[in-house]
Amino acid sequence: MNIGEASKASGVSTKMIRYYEQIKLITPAHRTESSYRTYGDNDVHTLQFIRRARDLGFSVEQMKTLLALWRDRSRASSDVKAIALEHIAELERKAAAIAAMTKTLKHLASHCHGDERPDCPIIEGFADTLEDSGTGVPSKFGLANVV
Amino acid sequence: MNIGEASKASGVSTKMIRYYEQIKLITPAHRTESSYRTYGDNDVHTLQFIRRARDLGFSVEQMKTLLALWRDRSRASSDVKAIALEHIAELERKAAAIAAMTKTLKHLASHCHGDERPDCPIIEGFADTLEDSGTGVPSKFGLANVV
DNA sequence: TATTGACCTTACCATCATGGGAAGGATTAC
DNA sequence: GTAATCCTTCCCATGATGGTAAGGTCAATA
Repeated sequence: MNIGEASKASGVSTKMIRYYEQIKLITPAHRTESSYRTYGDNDVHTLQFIRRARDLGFSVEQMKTLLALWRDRSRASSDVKAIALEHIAELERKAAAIAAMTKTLKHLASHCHGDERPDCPIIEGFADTLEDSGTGVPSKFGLANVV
Repeated sequence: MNIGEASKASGVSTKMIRYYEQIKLITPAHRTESSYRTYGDNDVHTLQFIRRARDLGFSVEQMKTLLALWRDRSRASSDVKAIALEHIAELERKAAAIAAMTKTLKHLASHCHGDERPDCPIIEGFADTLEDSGTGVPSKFGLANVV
């Protein structure tokens, strides 16, 4: 099948399929005489695998490892689990950062009248010192770059 | 003071200070005869404002608006609150997406032995069909692009 | 058969916020 | 006076994705 059909079947855009080939996440597709890429069921299966890993927030780099582990039938399940647990930890770190931001913002917003008057604790909070949101992230790193 | 001192005083890197000037988030700094940028207390105050807004996850575009509102003493507090609430909603959307990924991954990981044996429900879960994580996000959009 | 529309190809550019580094000039400290 | 530390601008890289343009291919239809 052509790249368009493979895209529909896998849920990965044609743009990304070509990109994944370019960065060697997937092996180069076979070509017809007129240079059209062609895909078989196996290829689509791989693309679906990638699609699902992406949906779970894995990076391309992690997916390279996961694909290698997928194809290696003799690898230990602990190898896979280690990557998953590491990724879970990263997701939880991001969640904590977002929760800290949300908490601070909600606190500020709750003290803002939200009417036509100009005084606003939100913007004053930006201009003055904000209380520690309690992530334990050293503030010199900020929070945004963690999300 | 020079850009280095302003950076230390505000917590914004010199790289970013120049960048913010370039994209017109801040007004061009005054220059010495030898083209060095110089900053006063007011400028540092603005940079601190930016730093705190960034730490709360606001985008540059949002910060442009926030800075304008900060300087406009006659604006309604509802204008500020609206931006804050919108941003809170976006943060909560991201948090939900991350929570959904975490939930799915933890579920898969909990069924993985994590030993030397090769069978692994995690990687099999990627290869086969994953159950709906329950975000209500149409799966054609994926989750990763939401985070 | 000729045309049309839907596909495919590559190549380049944009995003967003940030950092790295090079080449060269200015200032400061000793 | 020299060395170290600043500053300047300019260009490049990131990660994952989309857009667009210029051109080739294929299948169906008039």
